[in-house]
Parts: sequence; C-alpha cells; structure tokens
Amino acid sequence: METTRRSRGLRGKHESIIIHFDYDCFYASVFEAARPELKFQSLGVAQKQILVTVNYEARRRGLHKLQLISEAKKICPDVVIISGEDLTEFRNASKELYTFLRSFSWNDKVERLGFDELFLDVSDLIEHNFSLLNRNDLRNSFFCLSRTDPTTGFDFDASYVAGNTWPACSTDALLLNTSQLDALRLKLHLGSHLAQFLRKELEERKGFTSSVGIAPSKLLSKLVGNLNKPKGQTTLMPPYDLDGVAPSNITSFIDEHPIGKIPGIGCKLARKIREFILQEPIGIDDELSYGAPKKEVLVKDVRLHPNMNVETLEMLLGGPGVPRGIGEKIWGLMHGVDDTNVSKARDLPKQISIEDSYTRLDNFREALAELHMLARSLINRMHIDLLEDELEHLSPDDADVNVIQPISDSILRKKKRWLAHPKTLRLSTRPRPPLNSDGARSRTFNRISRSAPTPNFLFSLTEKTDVLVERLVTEALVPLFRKLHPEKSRWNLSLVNIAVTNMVDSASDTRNSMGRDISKMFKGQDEFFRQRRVQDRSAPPGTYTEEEVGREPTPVSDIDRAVPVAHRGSEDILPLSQDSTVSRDDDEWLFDGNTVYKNLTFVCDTCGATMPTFAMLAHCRWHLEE
DNA sequence: ATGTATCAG
DNA sequence: GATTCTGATACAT
Repeated sequence: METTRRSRGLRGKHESIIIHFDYDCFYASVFEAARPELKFQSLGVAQKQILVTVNYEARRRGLHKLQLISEAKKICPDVVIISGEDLTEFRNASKELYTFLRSFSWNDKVERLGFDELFLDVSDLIEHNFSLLNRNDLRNSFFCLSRTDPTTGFDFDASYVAGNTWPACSTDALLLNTSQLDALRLKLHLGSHLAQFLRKELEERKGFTSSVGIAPSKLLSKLVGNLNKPKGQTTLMPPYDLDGVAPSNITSFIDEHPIGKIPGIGCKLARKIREFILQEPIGIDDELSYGAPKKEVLVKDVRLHPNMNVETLEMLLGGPGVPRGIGEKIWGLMHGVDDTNVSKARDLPKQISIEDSYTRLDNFREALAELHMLARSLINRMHIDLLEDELEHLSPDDADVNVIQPISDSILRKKKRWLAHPKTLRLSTRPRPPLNSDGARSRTFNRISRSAPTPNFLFSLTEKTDVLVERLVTEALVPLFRKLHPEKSRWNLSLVNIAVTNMVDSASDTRNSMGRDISKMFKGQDEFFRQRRVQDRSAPPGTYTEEEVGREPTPVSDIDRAVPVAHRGSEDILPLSQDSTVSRDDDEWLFDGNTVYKNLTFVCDTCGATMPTFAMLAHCRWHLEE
C-alpha cells in the first residue's frame, strides 16, 4: 500500500464526488425555525456560562461561538439568550435533516458528523447523470434523481459550476469551449448543481440553510465548504494531479491552512507538530493570549520542512493513545489525501450518553439527586432512540377485542420492541483539577469511568419509569459511583456522565435483516460450532448436520422437546431479569428478538417453531424465501 | 470487557 | 487548553 502510493507520488484517487453539508449556526437555526421573529435579533444559545452558538445577526454585532455570556452581554446588551442544555430539539432536527438528505442517496453512503454536518457520497448519481449528458447541448441538461423514474429530477445548465469555485475565477468565462470540459470537470459541474438543488430543497422544505463543499474526498469537501459561509457552496476545481510538474489545486488549496485546521489533526497533534516546526515549546496559554501573538504554522511549512517525512511524523506523533500509522495518515492529510469512505447510514446510535456539569458537586446527597436526573433522562433517551412500534400478528384466539384492529384478514396489535440492546452501562465523572502547587503533577486524564453490564431490568416495558430510575440508580449507578469515589467526601466533581454503550442491534425488520444478523452471530461463535460439531455426528434423524445448514431451506420444529422454553420475543428476558433465583445471562444469548439458549434450543419469532440452534440459519432462510 | 485518550461539532 | 453536551473510534489491558 505504502509503496504503491509512493511510487505514484501520493496521488489520490479522484473517482468520488463527495458533498459536505454544514447547517448554518445549527442550534440557533433550530430556535429560529420555531420562532421566526428571532431571526432579526441577536440570538445566543447557552450551555452553562457560555454561548455555544450565536446566529449571524449576533455575529454582525461582534459575538462569536464559545463566548462567555458575561462577555457577550457587555458587547451586545440586547442579545437574546436561550438555554440549549437540553439537546432534544437539536437531535430531532438533526435526524430529520439527515433522513431528508438520505432520501436522495442511491448508495446510502450518508455519514453524520455531529448534529450539524453530514457527508454524501454521490458518485453513483453523478456517474449516472454523466452518462446521460448531451455534450452538444450542456445548457439544457436534466439531472435525474431517481434510478427508476427518468422523469424525476431537475433542469440545469451543465456548462458551468453552480455556486462558488476554488480557485475563484476558473470557470464561467473559460469554459464555454466544450473541449475543455474533461470528465472530472463535468462531474464536478454535476455535483455542484446537485448540491445547489439539495441546499434549496433543504431550505424550502425544512427551513434550514447550509454551507456546502463539493470535492473528491471527505477531507477536501469539508475544507472547501468553509470558504463561503453562510448559505454558500464551493467546488474544488481541478487539476488535482499531485505527482507531476503540473500545479495541483489540491496542494495549493491545502497548503495555506494552519496545520491544526485540518480535520484529523486536533489540538494535541497540532501542538506537537507546531513545536517541532518552531523548535520551541508552546505555552499553555497559547492562543489569543496577551503578549505573544500566535505564530501560525501552515501545512506548507510542515510539508516542505527539510526533515519532514512519514517516519519523522510517526516518531513525533506516536505514543500512548495515538493510533499506529499516524505518520502516514497525517502525511497524507497534508497532501490532501484522504482515502476514508463515507460510511453507510445507520439508524441506531452506537452509544447514548447524558451528562451535566457543575461548579460544585462534593457531597453524596447532591450526587444522588443528579444521578436520578441523569438516569431519568437516559431511560427516556433509550425509549426514544431504541424502541419502535411493532405490529404484532395475533391469532384470533389470542385476540383481545379491546386492543386489536382487524386489517384485511390479519389481526394486528401495537407493541413496543427494542431495536437494540446496549450491553454496557458506564458512569463517568470529571474530578475538579486536583489543586497542586508542587510535587505531584495532575494527571493528563480529564474523565474517569467505571462500567458494568447493563442490568436487564432496564429493558422492561412494563415497569413504570419511576421504578426503573430508582433501580438504575440504587442497583447500578451508586455501586459504580462508589467504585469511582470510595472516599466519603474528598471529591469535588465538575461533571457527571452516564452512558449505555456496546449496542447490539436487533433486526429492524425480521425479513430483511435476519439473515445478515445470523451470519454475524455465527461468525463470532467458533466455540459454539466446535461443540455442536461433536454432537452433529450423532444427530437424530430429521435434524441437520452442519454442512446442511445453509443449503437445506426446510424448517425443523420441536426437536429439543426436553428443554423447556420459557420465553419468546424481545421482551423475553424481562421475567428472568426480575427473578433473582434463576441463573441467567450465562445461559442465554439475546438475539434478533429471539431468545437463544446456547447449545439448546432456538425459538423462531416468526412461526414459533422450536429447533436446535444449528438449524436456525436454514430455518430463517426458509422464511425469507417464503 | 474495561478504562483512557483523541478526534469531531 | 478550557469552557458545553455529546458521539465515534482506537489503544492498552
């Protein structure tokens, strides 16, 4: 890989068209959408003592992000300040915009970055429309948005770039000559018009303006999108060649950025690089402090430094907490090379966390109260993000006349089900910096944490929330808190966070995802297979050998009758969890809405059949093809 | 699996 | 760096 890249002189592949969206002052926009009169006033969104976002009216008056409220009020006494500590509305708006933009994607390569940014890999849409272009009549082009319906789309003029370009004056006048429009250039034209269309849709249908970058990679689309904010878009124009004598717009674009502005080079890495280049330590008070004006270190200063190469970077930056191969990665970034893909859209978060910060939290009584508040929020979040309504099919015998509704021959009932089960519960705190004048230096850590398996009762759909909160605090969080802070009261916390992580998703739709999840499950269970293999040799008639699993799509039922199967469906773990005398967890796998008893019996959620676990893959395939 | 670090907005 | 309230990923153990 390394040699290939080197021999080609670090040339990136420029086959993709990536669009990066950044919603303009997102938090402020969420409030403005709800109360349009706020648009004409200076608006700041506050979390504790700082403004995390201000709208553009406020920026005109000299306010900025991450400004102290006290400072902002001095500069602009009439600033309207709204608390943004509860992120619910932001999360909702973010998800709505994400879902909306995702609906235009063909390949589902849609990656969210925080609440207010996302990447779209539209290479396939662009490729399709590139092939549709009439080179002799670019001015009357049609952009097709649907794979199936050739009439869905919009008219546009493919002879020019929509919005801004970098460099600024490379387009309109120059490009009237069709022969100058190579394939890459035309694809970028297409990308820019698609981006403009999507921005307009976002504004008209959802009420959010955005700033957008169009380029061949995530790195470059994000950087180039910064050039025209707010409500602007910018396309990074070719030539892109990085190897030959030809000047590269990628190099000249990225070269002028301060090293720390490159995504992937955070404050820690930037500091190390800057210290190496400047050959002097950088004070802790580095930025914007009185006295020493900050010495800018630009990408080109680093890239062209005589001793700079991959190995130097690896030595300079490597260390504890730093991924290996960092040198190569950073070397690539400095040359505008970013091979990372836009990841596939996901419906479920990998982690849910909630936290609050405090000026003083130093006694157990208050800490307990905070744990209750956080626990309540976390449970609410779990219900919002991880629970979905399911329509359950009932046989007429089971039907409860009061809750069912017949819909064309089948009887359905609404039922909640977990889309995912987080396996781990974590409590983190940030102790206030231990006041040390000399000797013992304060550690580099900011947060400390303890975690434990998620208690099963948290998935109860029948218990009242109050009960769950109480149990979560007393049975899980307090023990974790005691582990973190064994001393009675020698601590003072500036932050408490609780999180559920290690998400194991159930299937969103049994028919579509069962096969996938089953293969995933089988992959990790070598031990299981080894044990089964032994038994399979003497398997009773009517069961399957391992080889037959997967190619014999016939259901097996009721093989292991000797094993009592107590539960079915996604709620099944609940009764177990609440009965402390039953041994659990070690004896079961929770899987795809079915309860699987390791080495014992699998109960199909779809038809209720019981079978040995090794037959389940074939059984589920049979359902899929039914 | 648990705990820390770094990145991002 | 840190300030806020998150979320993703990677390393060490």
